[in-house]
Amino acid sequence: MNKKAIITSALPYANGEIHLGHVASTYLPADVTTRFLKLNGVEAYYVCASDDYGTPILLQSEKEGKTPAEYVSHWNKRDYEDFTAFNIEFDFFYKTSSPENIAFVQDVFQKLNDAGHIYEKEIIQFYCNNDKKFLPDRYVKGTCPDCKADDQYSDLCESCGRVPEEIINPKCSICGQPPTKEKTKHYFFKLKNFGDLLFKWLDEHEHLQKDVKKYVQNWIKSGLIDWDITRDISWGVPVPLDAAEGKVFYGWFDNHLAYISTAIKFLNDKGIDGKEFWNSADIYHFIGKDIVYHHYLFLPAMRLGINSEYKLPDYIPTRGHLTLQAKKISKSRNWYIGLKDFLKNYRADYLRYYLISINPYSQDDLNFDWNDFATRINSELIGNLGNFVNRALGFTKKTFDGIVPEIDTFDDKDTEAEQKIKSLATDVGLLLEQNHLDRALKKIMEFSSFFNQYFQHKEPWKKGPGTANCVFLSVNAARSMAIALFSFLPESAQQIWEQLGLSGKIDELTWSNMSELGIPSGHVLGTASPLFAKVEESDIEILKKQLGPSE
RNA sequence: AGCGGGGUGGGGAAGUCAGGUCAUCCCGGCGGGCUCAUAACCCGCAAAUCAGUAGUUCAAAUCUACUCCCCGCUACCA
Repeated sequence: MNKKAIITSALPYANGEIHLGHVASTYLPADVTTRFLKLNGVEAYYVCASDDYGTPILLQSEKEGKTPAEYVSHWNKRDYEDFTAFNIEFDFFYKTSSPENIAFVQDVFQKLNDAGHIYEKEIIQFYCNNDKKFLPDRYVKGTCPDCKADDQYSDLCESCGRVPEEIINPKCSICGQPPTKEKTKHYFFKLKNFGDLLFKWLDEHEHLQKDVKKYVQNWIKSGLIDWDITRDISWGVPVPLDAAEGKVFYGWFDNHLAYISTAIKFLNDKGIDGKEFWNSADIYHFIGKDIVYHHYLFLPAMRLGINSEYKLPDYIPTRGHLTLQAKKISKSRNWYIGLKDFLKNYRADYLRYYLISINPYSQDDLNFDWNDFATRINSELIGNLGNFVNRALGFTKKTFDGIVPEIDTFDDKDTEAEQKIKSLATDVGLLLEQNHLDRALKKIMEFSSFFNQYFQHKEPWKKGPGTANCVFLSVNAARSMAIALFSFLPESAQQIWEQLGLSGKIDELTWSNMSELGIPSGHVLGTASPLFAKVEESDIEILKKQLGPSE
């Protein structure tokens, strides 16, 4: 395992609140991974930033009578608060509109330009005389020439799925007026130059997901298109050329560069040589499958274009999208659940548990279902794990006055239990290293289930000769669970720790500590109380109506 | 339209890349046990020709071909 790592997750676009879909695919998996790496002694930093630029933000801020800067600063703050409430622990959360990023983006552009990867081209684009704006693809709607469906985007018909050659009856999607066509000069990035290199990079990179790789390679085979990287709007990183007055970079040119500029700023401020650290660390970019193109093509191509001055990513864990009650999440149709709203009803760990347990390491979509949520929390998290911890600690309190008893010779069952503890760090660790967070969590649940069985079979309440061993091992198992669980459910893990009467914070420990019998005979436990309250069916029914969308 | 991913007991999923050790896990149903624990937990039973057809193989949920359904992505979006 590399002893250094930089973890990033897709940048939240600063024009709306964080919802369950965002955290499920990106922020939560990245947070769990970072915590895991840190416990393993890796110098890992999790950095992120709000994505501040672009036309949608400009339009929305105008609508709300704010400057774009005020508008994005509001969302930057709010997003960070929501993440923090969910125990997503960034080492640094910054913004793409930072002076550091602007300078960095302009510098990268200069280097790409000097290396001959940029060219100018005059294009004809729709222009709205009413709004006084050039209208990029999505801002023009009309009738699809292929299937005649109305109200389709000029760059994609959602009805037949084709990319229209020329849309019929174009209309400005802001004001509805027909736009005119105007000439404008844009800058293009020669993505075509990088097809072979990208293909090879994908081929040779063992850590990249196979399913995604295949997908992207097919795209390369069918031919890459040079990429229009500028826009005629006022809100963005200015193109640093005299001839480019009034032009800014397209959001996807600048935003992923903030991974680098943000990390460097954070590291330099800490007194670490940021560039050197970046280039010697494992780089992780956690993303959702919708931005595969940007992270598997644009981003590596740009880094290759500046001679890999900053190394390419080692891992791009890509996950599917969350559906809500089996339907696509959509803010505009109000079919989504805001993170903040959710956390008003249930603590972070419930959601963390549920989202990880349904989230495989693949591009497959996953589904949030209220009843499934209730069932999993009640029967798995509470019935299995919460119950075990509570019965083990409660029993020790009741029978041994909270003092862990002296042990005798282990019988076969005891030895088996001891083995489970000893192999836990490896069993769970291997899965986490492979990014299988869901399976790793399941392993911990299996461990807990084993100990419920063990406890049952040993029947310590009958006060037979095996009682002391059973209590000793059960209490130690609870300790192991706390450490293993910490990356997933930090709050609950720490709670178990305190109930065990242990001092300090789990994040000061080492991963392998979980496989030690760390609680000696004679240790005095803390106060045991149930860790989790049940999810009530009646509440779920109410929430379904409230948070869930009304059609 | 192109590309990608799926169809596994009543419901939801894992297992498929590296074929046998596999039919597993959770919910639900039925029957028992226990009483330390949040009506929890433990043991057992019923229920699946692993979408269909053909093939490869000593051996297929797993590999190949075709067919039928479902879903997602297509360069704004986690």
